[in-house]
Amino acid sequence: MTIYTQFAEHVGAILDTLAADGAIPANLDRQNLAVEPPRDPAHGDLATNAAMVLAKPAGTNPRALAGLIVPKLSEIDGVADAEIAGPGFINIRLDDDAWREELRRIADLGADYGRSDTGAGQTVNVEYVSANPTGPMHMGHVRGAVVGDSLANLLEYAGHDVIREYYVNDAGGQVDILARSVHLRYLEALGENIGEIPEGLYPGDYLIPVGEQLAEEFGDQYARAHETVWLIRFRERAVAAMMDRIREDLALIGIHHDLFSSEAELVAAGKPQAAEEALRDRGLIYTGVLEKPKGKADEDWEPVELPLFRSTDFGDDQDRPIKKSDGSWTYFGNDMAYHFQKAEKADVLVDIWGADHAGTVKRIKAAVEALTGGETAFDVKLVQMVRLLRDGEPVKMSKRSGSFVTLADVVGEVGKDVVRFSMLTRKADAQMDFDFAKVVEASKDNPVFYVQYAHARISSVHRKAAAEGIARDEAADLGLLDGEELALVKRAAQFPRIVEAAAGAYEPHRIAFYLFDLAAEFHALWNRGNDHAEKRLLVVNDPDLTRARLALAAGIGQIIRNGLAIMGVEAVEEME
RNA sequence: GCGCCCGUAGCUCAGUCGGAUAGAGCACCAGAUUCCUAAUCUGGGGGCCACAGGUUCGAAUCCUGUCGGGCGCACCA
Repeated sequence: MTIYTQFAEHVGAILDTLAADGAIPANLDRQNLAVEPPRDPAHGDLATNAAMVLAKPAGTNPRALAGLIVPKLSEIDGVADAEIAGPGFINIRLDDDAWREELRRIADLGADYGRSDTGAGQTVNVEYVSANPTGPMHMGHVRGAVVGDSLANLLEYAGHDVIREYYVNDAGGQVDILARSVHLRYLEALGENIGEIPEGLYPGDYLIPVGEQLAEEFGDQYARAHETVWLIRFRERAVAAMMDRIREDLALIGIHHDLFSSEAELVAAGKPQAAEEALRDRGLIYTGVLEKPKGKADEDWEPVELPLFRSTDFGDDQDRPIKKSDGSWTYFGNDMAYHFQKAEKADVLVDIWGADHAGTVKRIKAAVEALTGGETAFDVKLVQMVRLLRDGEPVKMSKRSGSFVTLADVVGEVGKDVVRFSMLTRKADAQMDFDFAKVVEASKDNPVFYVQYAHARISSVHRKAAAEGIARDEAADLGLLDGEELALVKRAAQFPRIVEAAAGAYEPHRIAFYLFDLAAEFHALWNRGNDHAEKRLLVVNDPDLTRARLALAAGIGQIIRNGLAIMGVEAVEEME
């Protein structure tokens, strides 16, 4: 419960009273009613549009309706004053003591300040990363990984039960290629000269140890054998090795999934058939021929009859095949079954995908809607590409040659926290640059630094105060805090609201932007001390004042830690 | 040809289920400061929120269209 939801309830109660008195009609639609911080703090602490939204349906004008609400708001405990403004806004100003009380709440609730129950125990499945198990994590995967993991944290913080899931694509043609690539490395480990890795196989060195392991385990028994003999076994071993590697890589940025779901197991368990049956029952599968693609080179195209899902019934521009002409399942065929499976255990599904898969969103949404009868909420969050730069120059990445920038390299260079924070400094669907030089720069235009620095300053002032014999004290007289200091408390008090809004929109980046604003305001307060020594947080000859300011600083530090925890970033005690 | 995402200050970007005078950083201009709570600070200029219609008490935000950019478009994954 935030201050804003509290007052939303107050306003609701007032409207109930007015309705009961016959002053306004009962059952007015309060959908668009909001209690928010006004954009301009000069307007007060809280503002509501209640009178403007309800005036028309109530058959009156906004200012008149506001005139009925305002006196009742003024009576509420902690309200310093309420007034009608502009076209009919009601601005509410709280007593300073209400904000001092909020600062105490931050201290009392600690890591739980900002936690919300809006999720109401609803189970959300967040599927993210799901990189093909054919190699180590590289930078192309990182943004989706961080956005997904932070979103999972955020949703948990907002009261949801969260399942963090990774879909292992171990059934398609690319894992056969992996198996063949590993077989070659296996031969190499047995002492054969394999020469150049042929076009079409994975050339990366990371497969060498996998080949060695297999050579050690099986000797040369598969060296001359036909592919049909070893392919399945090699595929399993290779995928397992890659998944171990991927898990290690993810651990480097603090990511641990609850569940790894195998596409191969899904198929083996007959899930795609089950999904197909469910759709057939609804008449949503038919055999048909796809149209010739337009605007593309199509020399190889020939008409083929395939079982198609009527995704056009759900807004897709084309029906989609669920099986290939050889009878095996398409990626989509498996994927719809996979989402069906996820829906068994969750009320809400969220997928984090790279923007290059945007074209397939509609079909999978169509499938989920069809399979769950619209019962399961489902959203796909698209994450745009990251352009890697070094001092402004693009870093070339080519998966084909095997020379891509790995996650492990980048974490080794700039650290986990910088990687995670940086990935949240843009909204997910906007393209972003990641410049190795800029993300570690110690200056104000680097939000990673700026937020960490604020926390370090807070830690530092507590250390220095302790050295002066002034300890943090819960009984500090917060009455000594001035208006500028209370303004910072007001900013801090918005954190719970930011959490709820960010969780509702699936936008973890909002936490990062909020922390930057909070840090900036804290730094500004700190900087007052440059010109006026008596405005420093630590005033040695005034222990009472210092204790009040330490309490304020501690509250800000707590908010920063809570926000960074959602982002999966450690708060530092001092800068290096 | 079609679909998705995007278009906000010179640049990089925020912008709360539609709300009051559209914000931040960089850059620019003018001051402050040689301090160690300066890993700078204060102030200022700078906007047809791509364009045109529509919805409404109110639109950067929602709808339609146009223009511009990015991504994608067979049974690949």
